[in-house]
Amino acid sequence: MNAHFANPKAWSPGGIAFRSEADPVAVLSSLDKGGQHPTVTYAANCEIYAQGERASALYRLSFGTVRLYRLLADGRRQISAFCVAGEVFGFEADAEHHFFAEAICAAGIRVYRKPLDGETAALLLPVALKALVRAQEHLLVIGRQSASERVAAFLIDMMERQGAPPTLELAMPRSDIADYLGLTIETVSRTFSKFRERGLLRLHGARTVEIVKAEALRQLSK
Amino acid sequence: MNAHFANPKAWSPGGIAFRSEADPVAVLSSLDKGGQHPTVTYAANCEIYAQGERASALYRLSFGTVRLYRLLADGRRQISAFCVAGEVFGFEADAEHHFFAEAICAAGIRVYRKPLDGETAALLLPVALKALVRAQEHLLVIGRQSASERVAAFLIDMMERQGAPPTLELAMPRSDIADYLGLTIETVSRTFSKFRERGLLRLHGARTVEIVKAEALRQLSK
DNA sequence: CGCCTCATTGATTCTACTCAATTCGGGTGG
DNA sequence: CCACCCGAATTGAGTAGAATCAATGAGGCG
Repeated sequence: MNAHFANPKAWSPGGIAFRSEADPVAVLSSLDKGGQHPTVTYAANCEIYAQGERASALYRLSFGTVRLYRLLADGRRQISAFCVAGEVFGFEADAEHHFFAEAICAAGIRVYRKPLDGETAALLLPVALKALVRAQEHLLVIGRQSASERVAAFLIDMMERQGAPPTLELAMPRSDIADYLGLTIETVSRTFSKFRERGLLRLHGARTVEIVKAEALRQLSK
Repeated sequence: MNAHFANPKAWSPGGIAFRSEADPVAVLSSLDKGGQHPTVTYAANCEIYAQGERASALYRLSFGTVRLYRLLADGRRQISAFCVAGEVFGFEADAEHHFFAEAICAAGIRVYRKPLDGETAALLLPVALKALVRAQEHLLVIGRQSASERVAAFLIDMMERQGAPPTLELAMPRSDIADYLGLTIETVSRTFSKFRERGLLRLHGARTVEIVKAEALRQLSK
């Protein structure tokens, strides 16, 4: 897709940084080269891999939504990311998965079991760096923002990742939002209600959110 | 140093994952190849780079400690990581720095301004993946653990990164610990005091911590 | 020695959590 | 088509834990 990536020099014509957007499609192409790869369909709440399992594949989401999370011994859960169509996940720093991955709703996933060659590894770097920036930004949200700010940040993020439509389909239940934001489901629910009362959004069913005042939400989340 | 890295195939002899530890020394060697690179000494609290600046170098810490952080508009701060000697930082997903980097105490830093070639990029991937795992683990601490658990996790982490000595020198003030853990300095201080009263540690000056019951702290942090 | 910053401790407030009771909405079967 | 069911979501009341505000204490440096 993005020919820019075919030539490693194109990454950093003048500096150390990668000018291009992290491009999972390029990684896909690289992985696809010379072989077929299965597309697996997972039903809602199916586990894709578990913490501690041997990491032996990369995954690219064709459709659906996936949650990546970690657990404490007593069951407390932190969702570190939601993956949507087009995104690549499953890369790890060593031979083991450090997280759980589960389909939130029905999801089509292409699985790449080939060993990682140097070229693909290099293509993967921008994807990993993008994930790193995301995780670090999420740290700021969770570490330093109030419940309202967190929920606003979540809604804005989801909106932008879906191409900023006026009405937004959330694939995940409140419990996932809560575990993503470091809150409880009650606090998430109350915050949605507060936003509704303030006219910032309308709810058409619990998971269909019409964003009425995106700018106000964006301001809140900063 | 680590010849393992000289051959890209060695990364993943059988699977998709990187078997080796992320090895900044290998990255350093790769960067060093065919050129001199300046070592700069920064005084305490000096800025190394700022958010929004053009990312044009990689940095490797020879000695000292560095904080990487992000700010909200009103000044709230989240420290996403502390870097110690040997670690590489400053890689970004695009042409801009997304974070601030500051020396906490006097720090020697080797700066690599060379454009990133494919080989170095590939070597950098394990380092980036390690940073990603760290950030995601930190999300769990901040999102789902109590103040005591967070401080315990911080102490155990610092201890292990310094080679698990009985007495631990903290380079950073309470305000940095607080901004790293998503707490206030008062809460951090009270938690240290509580641990002292419980006999888990002794304080020899505010930044010198003798870990008395490491196992109890480790248990707390899980 | 004295100053200034950093750290500790105390009193109080407030946000988000916990526990509990409804209500809503999507799916199923009569 | 409607009634019912069940999990998910909402709402309410009370509480706990960390933040805030304020005062005091300790260490390092000129």
